Amino acid sequence: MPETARRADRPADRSDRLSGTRYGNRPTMKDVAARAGVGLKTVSRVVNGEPGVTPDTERRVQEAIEALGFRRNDSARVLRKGRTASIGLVLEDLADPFYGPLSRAVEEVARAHGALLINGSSAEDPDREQELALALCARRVDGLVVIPAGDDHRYLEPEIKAGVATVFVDRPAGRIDADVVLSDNFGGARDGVAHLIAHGHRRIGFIGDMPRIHTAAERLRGYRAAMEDAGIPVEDAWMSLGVTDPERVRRAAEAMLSGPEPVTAIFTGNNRVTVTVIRVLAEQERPVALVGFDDIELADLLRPGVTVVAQDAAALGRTAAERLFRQLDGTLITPERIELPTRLVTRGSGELPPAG
Amino acid sequence: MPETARRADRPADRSDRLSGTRYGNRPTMKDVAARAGVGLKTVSRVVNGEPGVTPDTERRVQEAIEALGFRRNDSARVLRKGRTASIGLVLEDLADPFYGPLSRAVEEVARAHGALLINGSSAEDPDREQELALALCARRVDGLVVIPAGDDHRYLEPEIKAGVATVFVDRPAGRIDADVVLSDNFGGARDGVAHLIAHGHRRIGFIGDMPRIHTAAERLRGYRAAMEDAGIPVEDAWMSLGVTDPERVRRAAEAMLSGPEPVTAIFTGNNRVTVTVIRVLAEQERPVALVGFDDIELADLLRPGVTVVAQDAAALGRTAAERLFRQLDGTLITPERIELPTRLVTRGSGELPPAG
DNA sequence: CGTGCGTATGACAACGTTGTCCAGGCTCTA
DNA sequence: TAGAGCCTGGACAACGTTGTCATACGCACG
Repeated sequence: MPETARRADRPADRSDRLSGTRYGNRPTMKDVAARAGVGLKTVSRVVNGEPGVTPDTERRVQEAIEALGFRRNDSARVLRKGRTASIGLVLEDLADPFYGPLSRAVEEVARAHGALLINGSSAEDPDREQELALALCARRVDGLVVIPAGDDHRYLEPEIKAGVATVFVDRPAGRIDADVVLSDNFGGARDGVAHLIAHGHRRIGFIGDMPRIHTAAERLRGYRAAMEDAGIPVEDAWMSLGVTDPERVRRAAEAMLSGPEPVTAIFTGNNRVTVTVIRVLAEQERPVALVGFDDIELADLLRPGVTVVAQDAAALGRTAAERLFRQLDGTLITPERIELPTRLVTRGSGELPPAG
Repeated sequence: MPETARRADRPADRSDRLSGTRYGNRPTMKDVAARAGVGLKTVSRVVNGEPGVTPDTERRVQEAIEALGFRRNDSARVLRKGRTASIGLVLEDLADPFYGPLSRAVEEVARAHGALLINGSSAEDPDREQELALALCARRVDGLVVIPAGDDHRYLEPEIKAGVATVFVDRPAGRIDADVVLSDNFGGARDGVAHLIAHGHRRIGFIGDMPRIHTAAERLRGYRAAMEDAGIPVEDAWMSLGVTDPERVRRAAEAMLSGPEPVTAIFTGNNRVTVTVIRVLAEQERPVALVGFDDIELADLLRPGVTVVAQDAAALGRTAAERLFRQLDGTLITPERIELPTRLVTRGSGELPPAG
């Protein structure tokens, strides 16, 4: 028999299969076993480095593996073993620079635990977040790191009960009890605004996202707290909420800066808003102070440098991932809420005195 | 009650599930079938929306699914069907802002095709790239988008032969024939340098990565070509290759800018280098022109604005992913090399006249 | 020489899903 | 009313791997 039959079984119905959707007929352990003249289980032992195989047998098996280009099918393995050694990451937008380091940190930890990372973006859409998270669960990821877009995560209850480790990052989970890793949004914003007040500002604007987003609400709360601590009543005209697209941020900023009593400083609620406001301020004649939440690249090179309340995105990701694996170890049981501190980075824009 | 079979055919173990935190013991179609009082295959039909199920039966099945919190096990499905509806992305560094949009674009296309994206970073390490790519193949991803770190990809030959669709992005594959999507690194760099020459510069520095990296080599080639076209002999002191960490880039730039005949302009080979050089130039007394490869955020807000040769990262990712799925469709057969054009974005720094 | 023991190997049954195929029960027509 | 067709629904065998258990062998010992 010169023809080394790929699969001795029934070659006929394999090639006749109408749905040509199979992987291009890959060799299996059975094929390797046949070629090496050993049993199926022996191949499995060699592939997994289990003991109890003669060096000579092992060599024959290795040769067969090499010759056939065999690669273990992890789907079958997962089915049999129950664990996938992969974790899922549901994030909001891969292109947002804030999530790059976070995502990378999660991957780093996953890798250290021998796990792969499967991820996808929710694009800030709660339905899509759910769809994605459940798809990952259907893949039987061992755990899930979620940056929530929605505010109701009860849909994950059966999964968590079934043993899927789950950690929420950046924003808390909605209506379920779960591990959460956050930045100290409230404290960070309060400190940032207090910094402006300390430099003599009283009329301070706030531009941020919709308060239904937890981080946005917390930062707004921090703003209010700082103002109240200083005994400054906040006027409605100083606040713009739920505005993130550049054009509307621009209009909001310009509105605050015009009129008889314009603000002398602005606190921005996230990196995208900050960038737009920088553009607006660059066009203003008199200097306006600025403190932004989230660090932005090159902030130190602008004139003036941009003072920010910086989050440690990598630490968020790392902490979350580590908690995830501790859940999987069984080391962790009680859900906790962890808040990581923020850091005020002064670069000039936040230290400008009030003008006008 | 003695511990008998883990999963009795009775729906009795439902209560067990509710009370105890049984690990990884999820309900299966069999459980759903038992609870709904129907056959296994009927559940499968309902779950997959196949026709041939009475509305009444369907309702019963749905109720059982709901009650048990059943979620189809895609590992088993994959094993049976042969396709995983997932693709792998091997990139270099998730935290590099250049890869954010690229990665996002790939995910977008994957999503449009109903596929999940599994990814990981090679951290510029060829061994890690291989390890990662093969791990993804073991997961039986349908296809692979690879941003190469190494320059020998023969290890993927068995996989490609077995039907794993493969596309390389940003850098070409090494020693195998495969689809490649690149930016026009040569042309872009040549145009960028020519732009500086057109503004009167003759002593132009080049700071880039190691020439063993394809993109770096091409950009260097573009630099040389532009100089040669203008009849300017390049001096060794003008070139710094293989330098990317900030400290050494800084020293390289400072070296070029000192001495009796300093360069009057610098062309930088990638975004990380550009950022560092901007910092150095900000400290210089006389203005030095700068054109950088890769766009950087806020480049327009600096004084002067930074002129760059911009790549369309999203287009790279999109094109690659689309080719991947066309390979999977069977629409594509012959490997091709696609080069996407770059775009010179003038913002000021590249239009400075020579000083000194 | 029989017994016991340890070691290498293989047979076989899961894992949870889907494709195939067949069995009833129904409707429709001649 | 019988036969032909349709619609439902279910039994069963894969898919490729790993855990369990049995076998065959070599060897030392009584």
